[in-house]
Amino acid sequence: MTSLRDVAERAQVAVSTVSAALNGTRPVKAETKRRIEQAAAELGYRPNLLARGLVSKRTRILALLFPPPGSGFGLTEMQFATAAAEAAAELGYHMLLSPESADPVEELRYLTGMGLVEGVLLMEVRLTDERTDFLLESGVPFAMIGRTRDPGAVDHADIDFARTAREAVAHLAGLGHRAIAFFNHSTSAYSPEYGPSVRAGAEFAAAAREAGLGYAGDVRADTADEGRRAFDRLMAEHPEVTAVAVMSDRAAVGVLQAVEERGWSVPGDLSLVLASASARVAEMFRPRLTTLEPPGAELGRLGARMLIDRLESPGSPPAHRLVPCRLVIGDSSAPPRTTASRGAPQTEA
Amino acid sequence: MTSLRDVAERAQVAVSTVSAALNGTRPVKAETKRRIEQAAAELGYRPNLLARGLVSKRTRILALLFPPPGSGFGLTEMQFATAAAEAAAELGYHMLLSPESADPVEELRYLTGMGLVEGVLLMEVRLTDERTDFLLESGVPFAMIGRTRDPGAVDHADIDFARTAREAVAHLAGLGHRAIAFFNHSTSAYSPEYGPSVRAGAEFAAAAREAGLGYAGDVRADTADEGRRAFDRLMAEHPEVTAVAVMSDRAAVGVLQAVEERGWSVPGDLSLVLASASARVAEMFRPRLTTLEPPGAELGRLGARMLIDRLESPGSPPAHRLVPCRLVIGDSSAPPRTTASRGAPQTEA
DNA sequence: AACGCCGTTCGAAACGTTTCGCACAGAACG
DNA sequence: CGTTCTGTGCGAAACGTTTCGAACGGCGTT
Repeated sequence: MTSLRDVAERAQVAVSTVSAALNGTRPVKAETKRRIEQAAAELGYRPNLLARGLVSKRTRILALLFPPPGSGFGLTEMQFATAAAEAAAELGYHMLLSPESADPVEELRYLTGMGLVEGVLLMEVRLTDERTDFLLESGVPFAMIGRTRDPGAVDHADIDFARTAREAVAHLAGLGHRAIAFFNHSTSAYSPEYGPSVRAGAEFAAAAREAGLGYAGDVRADTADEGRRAFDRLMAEHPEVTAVAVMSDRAAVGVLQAVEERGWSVPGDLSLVLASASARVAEMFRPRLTTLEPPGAELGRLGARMLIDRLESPGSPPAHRLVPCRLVIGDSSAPPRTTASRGAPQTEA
Repeated sequence: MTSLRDVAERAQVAVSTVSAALNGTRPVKAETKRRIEQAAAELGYRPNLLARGLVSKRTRILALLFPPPGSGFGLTEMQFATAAAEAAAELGYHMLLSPESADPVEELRYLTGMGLVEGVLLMEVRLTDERTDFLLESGVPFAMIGRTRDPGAVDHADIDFARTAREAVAHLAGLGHRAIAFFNHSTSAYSPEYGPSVRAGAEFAAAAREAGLGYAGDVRADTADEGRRAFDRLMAEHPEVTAVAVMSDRAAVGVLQAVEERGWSVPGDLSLVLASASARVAEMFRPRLTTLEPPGAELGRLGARMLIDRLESPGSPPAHRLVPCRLVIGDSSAPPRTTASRGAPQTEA
């Protein structure tokens, strides 16, 4: 491996001059600089990041903590990772993928204690999160994709649940629906501290209220089976509901099933909006579902940029960015029939 | 940050003794060792990876090159990444997520020239791949998820297309199908050098031949629209086909659509097997699709392990592991009707 | 009593950078 | 003509490890 010394030798200058010339940290005569650059190019010189990091304390390496797969780790979460890595690469940083062990705080202590990682990007942040406590206390720069209950001065990018819910509700209200329901994640599969679940639930309720719509919240389902049963229960208690928003794509499968079992159809007898699934997933359903596509890539990008900004200008004010989901209209949302005529043979589609 | 020197001071020994004690590289008297370990614990000492790597040339950092998203980057590919990172973590290694730029070879040159990365894990390997050429030539240890046309002595883990195709064909033949078709990826969306596409195509053809089944290959589709048209064309040319295997989940959407448009049903008039999609995706379809679920996580794990093995015992023989997809039987494959009775009202399901 | 050996510990060099005080030349100035 | 800048380059120290030859008692052997 060719080192700074080799370059210095070939260009007939001191090592420190090469460093200065290559990094532009000090003025170097044009002619000397040229000679040095040529020598470096000829030797194919690449600076050693380890040596550089050792003295400068800057490694340009970020860590992305990702939760154990299985816990709702889907396409969206993966987009965080890839987009964040890409944004980082564009800015000259590297992204370390760090699977979260049983003890995430210990994991963090280890990661940051090594001197390898300059900053941490957190995802799947819960409303109260021990990881943020640790990072705050230890002074390690970090940013979040998602946010705690009170993010304070911590940089973060998250879904704009308020706007997303209002857009979805406006879409349904605009179609003429007067009563809707929201199928949240079940508390057994997701922590009650899971931000998206809590916030979406709250915002859908608020949006429905503001729009003057009937609203059935507190429905929860994460599997097809749960979805099916939850829908039957919902119809028993709230037959006036003509449209539902569903967080879990699996639960949506169940709802569709239940609708079919009644001899009903979507969107004729029920409008269904998928909350928080990519269009790619939504179009696999028949009919193609209307969905609220989460801005996974953008959040990843934003998170990485924020973290890097924080590293490069520590004094800057904290960044908080909320991005709404994109409403992608499919074939599963339409004007409601009168609930009385439900299940009647379909009119022309 | 607490350094080796701090520990040495507190334990009243030389720095080198602390190093020896903590790493076990040299014998240290039990009592001394105890004192050192206590001092280290009290100070919360963590070795600095940069300094260690600088001298020992061992950073325990691996790079995972991942292709630009969009190019068929789905859940499976993500599983490679997370599983590889996890397997690496278990063995004390770190995984650097490195997005592939326009010039992957330059990217590699940069990555490995830095002294940061010890080995590289390649995914989305094409039949001939410039990246493997470079790595081979430059002597950087690496492993592949997937494989080139002739992997030679390079460690790799890949799908066992031969077994997978035979299992799928056996499943269909067992149900009584006599003629099948294979819907491959389109060559416009995927490089003709894309291994999975080429291998799956070849192996399905071979498996059908061995089983004495009629076979229509060379059907290609990657979107719903292409899928629909391809199916219509197939039925015009090969009405005897009663079962299809489809690589792309989007194309499957189109096939399902085309079937419905004819007034046919799945699996009554056509059996459909999804090739290379997770069960999670397959169960979103109505009916739930039979699928060949690729062993994403296992391949990621295997890839990481191979790479680490290579690093830790360079002399060992190259590892080649082929893992078949798991056949997950859904509701989309069933015995065929006689082609003559196709489209007749469904008998009891 | 002298010798060699073993178990244990030490000290210094090395890894490849960055950083910073200092030296040296020539120019500008009084 | 001496002094003070300014532009340019040098050398040494430092970052936190690992590595390795050497030192130093104590012990058994001859």
